[in-house]
Amino acid sequence: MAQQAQEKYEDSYLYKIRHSAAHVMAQAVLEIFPDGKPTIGPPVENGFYYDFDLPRNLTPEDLEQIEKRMRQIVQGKHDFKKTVISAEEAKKIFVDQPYKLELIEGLEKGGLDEYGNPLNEKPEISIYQQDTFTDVCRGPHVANTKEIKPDAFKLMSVAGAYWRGDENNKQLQRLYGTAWENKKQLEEYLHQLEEAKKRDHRKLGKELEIFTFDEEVGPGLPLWLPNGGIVIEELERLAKETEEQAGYLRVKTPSVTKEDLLLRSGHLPYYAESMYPPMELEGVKYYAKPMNCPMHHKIFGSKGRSYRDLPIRLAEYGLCYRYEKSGELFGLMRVRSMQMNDAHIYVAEDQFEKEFLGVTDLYLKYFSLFGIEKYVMRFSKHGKSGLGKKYVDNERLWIKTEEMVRRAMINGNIPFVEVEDEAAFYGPKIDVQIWSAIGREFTLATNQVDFAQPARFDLKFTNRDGHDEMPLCIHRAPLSTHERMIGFLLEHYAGAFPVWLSPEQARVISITDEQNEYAESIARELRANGIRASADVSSQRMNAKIRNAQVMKIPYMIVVGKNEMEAGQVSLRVRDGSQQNGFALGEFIAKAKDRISRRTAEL
RNA sequence: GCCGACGUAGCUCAAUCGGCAGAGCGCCCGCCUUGUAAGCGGGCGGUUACGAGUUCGAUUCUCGUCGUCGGCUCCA
Repeated sequence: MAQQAQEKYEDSYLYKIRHSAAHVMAQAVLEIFPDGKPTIGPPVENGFYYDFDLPRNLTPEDLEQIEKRMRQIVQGKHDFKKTVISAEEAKKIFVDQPYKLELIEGLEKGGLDEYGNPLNEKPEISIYQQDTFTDVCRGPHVANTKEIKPDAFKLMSVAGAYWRGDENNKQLQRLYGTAWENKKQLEEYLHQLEEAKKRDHRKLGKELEIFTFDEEVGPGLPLWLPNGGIVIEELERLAKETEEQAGYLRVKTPSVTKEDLLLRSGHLPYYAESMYPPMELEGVKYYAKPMNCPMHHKIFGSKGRSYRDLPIRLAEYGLCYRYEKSGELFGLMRVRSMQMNDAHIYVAEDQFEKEFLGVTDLYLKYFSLFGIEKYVMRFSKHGKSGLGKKYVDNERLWIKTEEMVRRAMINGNIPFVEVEDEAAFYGPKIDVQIWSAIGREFTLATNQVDFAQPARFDLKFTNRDGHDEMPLCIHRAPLSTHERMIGFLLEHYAGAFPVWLSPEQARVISITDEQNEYAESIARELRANGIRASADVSSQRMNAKIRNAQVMKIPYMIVVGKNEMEAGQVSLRVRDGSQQNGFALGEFIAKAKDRISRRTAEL
């Protein structure tokens, strides 16, 4: 999570500790499995891992034993010794270590790093030794194992991981650990993990009755409960208002489509494996639609278009279905049915930059609305080796459109990072990476250029000279999908939504039965004013009613007892625990309506 | 899909060595009439995910299926 600012992680002391802890772990593992083959073991965020090829699978008991042995090793106070050697010498040392030999060859010949990625220059080969363990490694390490405190590291989990990240390669066993400078830091980190669990959207979604999954319905197919339905409605209202002002037009398209459409769009050959299999009707194959774009292209093409009509912005909260592999599903973040905040913008080439930046503006507006402060714009480009496979085979247009995106981002003064080989098959894109409050990173908004589909669909408009011209298409989804967005918002707000998004905005609480009718009448008046409210007239004590409302994170509690009823007033308790007595109802209504209409996080 | 762990009431969890499946919350009924985070009593609620196997006997051991979780891979 939080690394010290400024200093690069690779240069930090913590990095050395973790890197060294990985070597100590490898020593411990190889003592238990002398025939095991070590591969690589780098530091990662918050810790380190080491991948092994072992004769059997590790058990939780093994982890305990390994951790115990690691404590003994570090307390042996062994120096880390670095030696620079030639490739020949290295190969002799690691003669019976196939993975190490492959690494050495990579370093020697191609200049490949430990992940198999190309390096700029041919690196020197060095080995590090501590106690009985020797590893090919560029370092750096701490000077002595005593710097790894026996009470400041912990083995976390074991998982499968493919050699060099390629699922066609052998699956190795990856052992994850966390390591810190001292015991206090470790405890803080473990505490942070506990806190993070409380904000997990899966837990909050259940507690706040936002969504549920049912085995019988199917994995990755969320059922939105009434409270979730409200959040969805509010997000759609936000999108609709925003898009109306930005000149978008709303369309609606069906959930299934003939095979022909997806063949034409080019999706089928690329993504057949991650789509629901087809259903056959009257000899024709139909698919659940995995995205909306082909249908929007059809709408664009449904009549003649003039340059005067452009840009044309077609928006739809379309429900799409994708067959995500079972192991990839994750709460609401990765699902098989999703409602996308989708739109396709058709532009002439000279309109591209303005429209592209217009979309980026939209993100930034939304980010500020949701208080998202940390984000990174990732400019994803094609990879040359994927042309004709992962990517449409037209290098000239790739280079051209990538330059257009780069120029737009620079002219728009928007910071971004360039990433090779992560584009969509039809063009370069900007993905926005953000971090939830529990430090989970994922991609929300996306903004993609498409030069391929307009050609495949033969899209055209009549230009100023009376000739046909092909538009470019911008795919965009600033609010991502309802699923991912709401999952994110749950974590981000820890379930305490701003008033406008709260499923229940106010709960009226009567102190005794005498006030039940008064409470009901207040709730009715609130609802008449567009505030989502209910009255709790159950037989519970006031304290219990308040607790229930707090647990559901309802922003406003209107408490009414004898005094309030006689004075025709209310007592306001806010979710943050503050309270104000002798409130006129009209005053509260004005306050709530103000918060709602401004969509502010303020209570 | 792959590796590993897990699956007990609506929810959160317990159940010794293989020996009658339990608690709190929620829900229903009753009592209490209450002043800013849980008032009291009673009741209902279970094919221990599903299916086989071992056993006199399986929540417990074995196998398979389904689902969830931690990762890997993937994400138009």
